[in-house]
Amino acid sequence: MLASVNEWTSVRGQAQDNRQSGSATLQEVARAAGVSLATASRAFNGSATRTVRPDLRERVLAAATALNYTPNANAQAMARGTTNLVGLVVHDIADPFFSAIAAGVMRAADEHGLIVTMGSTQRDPAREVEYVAALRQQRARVLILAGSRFADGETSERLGVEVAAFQAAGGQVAAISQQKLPVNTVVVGNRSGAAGLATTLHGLGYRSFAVLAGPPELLTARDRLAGFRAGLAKVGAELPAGRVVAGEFTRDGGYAAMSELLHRGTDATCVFAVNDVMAVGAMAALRDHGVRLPEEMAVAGFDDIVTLRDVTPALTTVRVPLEDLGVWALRLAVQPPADKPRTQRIRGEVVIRESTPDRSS
Amino acid sequence: MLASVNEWTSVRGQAQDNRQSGSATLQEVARAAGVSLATASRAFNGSATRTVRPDLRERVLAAATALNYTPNANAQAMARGTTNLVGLVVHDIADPFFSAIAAGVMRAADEHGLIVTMGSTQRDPAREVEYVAALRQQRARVLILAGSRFADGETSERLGVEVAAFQAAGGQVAAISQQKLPVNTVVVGNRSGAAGLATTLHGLGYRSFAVLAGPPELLTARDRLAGFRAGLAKVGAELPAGRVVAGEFTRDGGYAAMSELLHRGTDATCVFAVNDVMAVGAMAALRDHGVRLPEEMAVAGFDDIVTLRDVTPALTTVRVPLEDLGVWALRLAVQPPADKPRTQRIRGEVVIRESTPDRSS
DNA sequence: CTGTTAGCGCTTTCAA
DNA sequence: TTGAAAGCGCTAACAG
Repeated sequence: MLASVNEWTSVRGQAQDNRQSGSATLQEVARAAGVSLATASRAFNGSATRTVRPDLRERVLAAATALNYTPNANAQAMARGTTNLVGLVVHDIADPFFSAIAAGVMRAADEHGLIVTMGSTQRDPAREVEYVAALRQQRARVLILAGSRFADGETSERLGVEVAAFQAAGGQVAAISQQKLPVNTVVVGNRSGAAGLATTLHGLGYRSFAVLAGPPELLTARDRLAGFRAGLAKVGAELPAGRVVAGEFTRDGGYAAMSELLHRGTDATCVFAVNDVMAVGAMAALRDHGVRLPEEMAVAGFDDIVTLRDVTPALTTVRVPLEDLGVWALRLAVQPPADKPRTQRIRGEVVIRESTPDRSS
Repeated sequence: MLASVNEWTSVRGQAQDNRQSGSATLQEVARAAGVSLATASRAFNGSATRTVRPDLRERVLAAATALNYTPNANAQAMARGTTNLVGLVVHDIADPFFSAIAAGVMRAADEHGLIVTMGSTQRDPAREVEYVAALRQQRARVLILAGSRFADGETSERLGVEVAAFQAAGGQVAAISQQKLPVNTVVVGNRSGAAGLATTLHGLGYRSFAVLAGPPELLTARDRLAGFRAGLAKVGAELPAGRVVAGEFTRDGGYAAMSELLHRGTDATCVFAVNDVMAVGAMAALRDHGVRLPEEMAVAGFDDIVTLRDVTPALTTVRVPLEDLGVWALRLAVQPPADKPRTQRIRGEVVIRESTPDRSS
C-alpha cells in the first residue's frame, strides 16, 4: 500500500548527496544578488509590511532567473508550517462519476494556487483510512473525501479518528455525499432525486418497477433505493419483494444484477439502476437477453454521466452537477474554518429521455 | 493559475502560530520514550546498519502511538533531499482516456509507496509547462507527462527547458505518447494501429472513407491520420481531398466534424474518428441527421474506451491498454536512472464490432 | 547500539 | 529598509 520507500532512500543514499543537486537555493540567489538571505526572501514574499527597495528586488529577481531558481516547497512548508496541498480521496478514478468530481476539484484548486494529490481506494473503506493517514503525513492543507460513506461501522469509526487527527493537525476537510462526519459536506439529494424520479416515472404511466440497488454498504446506493421507494409510496405504488437486486456499483455490477433479475423472471416494465454506470450495464444485459429497449423494458439511471449521454436509447436519469460538486467541496474546505461544519445541499434534476417513453397516453 | 497563496499565508499568519498545531514531533516522541532524537528516528527508519535495541524500539513505537505521531513528510523531504511525490500531468482528467491512465499510474505508484499529484491542462500546452514548473517546486521525484505532444514548436521548447530543469533537480521523467523529449517514453503505436484498422476495414469491403481527424496540433491525431492513410495506401486505396475534417479531440468535436462532413455532402461509407470519444459524437451526429448506423455509414474509433463499450452499434476500434500505459510509465520512471532514456512501444489491437459490418460477402 | 550535532532551504522575529 | 540568527522537524554523519 502506502509503505516502504526504503528501497529508494537507499538508492539516493548511494550518491551521498543529500542536496537536491542542480537546484539553486535562495542563499545562492542572495549571494549572487549581493543581498542577505532575508532580503532575498522578502523580495519574493514581499507584503505591505515587509518591503524591499525596488532596485534590490530587481537584482534578486534577476539573479533568481539567471540561476533558474525555484523555491523549495518542502522548505517553505517547514518554515511556514503549512502546505498548499489538497488531498482528494475517491473510490475509483476510472469511474466517470469520480473523474468529473476530480475535474471540479482541480479546477477550483487551481484558482487558489493549490496542488491536488489524489488517492483511489477501489471502494475499500480501509484504504480510505490509509489515504487520510498518508495525507496527514504530507501535512496536506485540505482533505476532500469524495463518494459515498459506508455503512460499515468499524472502519467508519477509524476514518472518523483519522479525519479528526487530520483536523487536529490544522487541516481543513470537506466531504461529498452524506453528512456522516463532523466536516464540511456537500450533500447530494439522493433521496429526493430518486423520489422525484419514481413519481415522474409513475406519471409516465409505469406501474411495475424493479431496482438494481447497488451494494448495501454504500450509503448512496441505500439512499437512492429508499428515495425511490418513498417516491412510489407517495403515489400509492410500491416495490414488491423480489424486485430489488443488489450488485456492484459498476457497469458489470449492473449487468449481473439485471441478468439475475431476468433469470428470476419478472413482470416489471421499468427498472431503476441506482447509477448510470449500472444502468448501462443493465441495458447491455437486456440486449443480450433479447429484451427490446425501451418497449419491453424501460430503464432509468442516476447521475447523468456526460460520457454516457450517447447510449441508445438515451438514458432517463437524475442529473447531478458532478463537476460543481468538486468545486463546491473545495470552496467549502478552503473557507476560513468556522466553529460549525458547513453543509451545502444540492438536488438532482430528473431528466426524461428515450429509455422511458411515455406510457400514459 | 498556480499562483498566489498569499491570501492564505496571511490567514494562517493571523494565528501567529507557526507550528502545525496538534501534531506531535519526533522530538516529543523521543522525550516520551526516554531516548534521544536519533534513536527515535532509527526506531522508525531502522535498517540493517542502523539498528535499535528491541525494547527501546518498542518504547518509541508505543510513545508514537500514544501521541498519535505521524512523521512530517516535508521535514523528511528536507532532511533526505528527496520526496515521494509523483506528478502526473494529463490533458483532461474528465476524459476517460486520461482517467484510465491515471488509474494505472496510481496503482503502480501505490506499489512503490508514492503519492500521486495531478494536474489537468485542458489541452493547453502552456499550462503543461506551468504544471511541470509547479512540480519542480514541489521537488516531485517523478514526473509523468501523459497525452499527446503538440506540434507547437514554441511551447514545446519551453516544455523541454522546464523538463530539463526538473531532471537537473534530480527528478525522473516518463512520457506517454510520442518520443519527443529526451525522457523515458511509452510510445503508443498510433500509426501502426490506424494502418491496421484501415487495411482491416478495406478487407471488410469498405472502399470509400472519411476521417474525423482531431486537432492538427495534436501529434496523436496526426499520427493516427497518417497511419490510416498509409494503411489505405498499402491496399491501393486512398483518402480523396475533402474527406478529412478536423475537430476538437472531444465528443462535441466529433459531433461537429461529422455534421460538417454531412453538410458538405459525402459519398464515404465508412468514417474513422481518430478517437472513440469523437466517434461517439460522430454517431450522435449521424443519428441526428437521420443517417442509419451502420447500414448507411460505418464508424470506427481508436482507444477502446471501456466506458464506451456499450454504445450501439458497438464501436469498432483499436484497443490500447490505457491503464497499463500508466503502470508502465511509472515503472519506467521509477527505475534507477540510466544514461539513455528508455522506450517502450505498445501496439494497438484492431477490434471489429458491429459499427463496421462485413461488406465483402 | 546510542547520543550529539550539523545541516536540509526557507520564513520570520529582533536589532540595527 | 536591511541583516543576523533562530527555528521548522527530521536524517545522517560522527563520536562514544
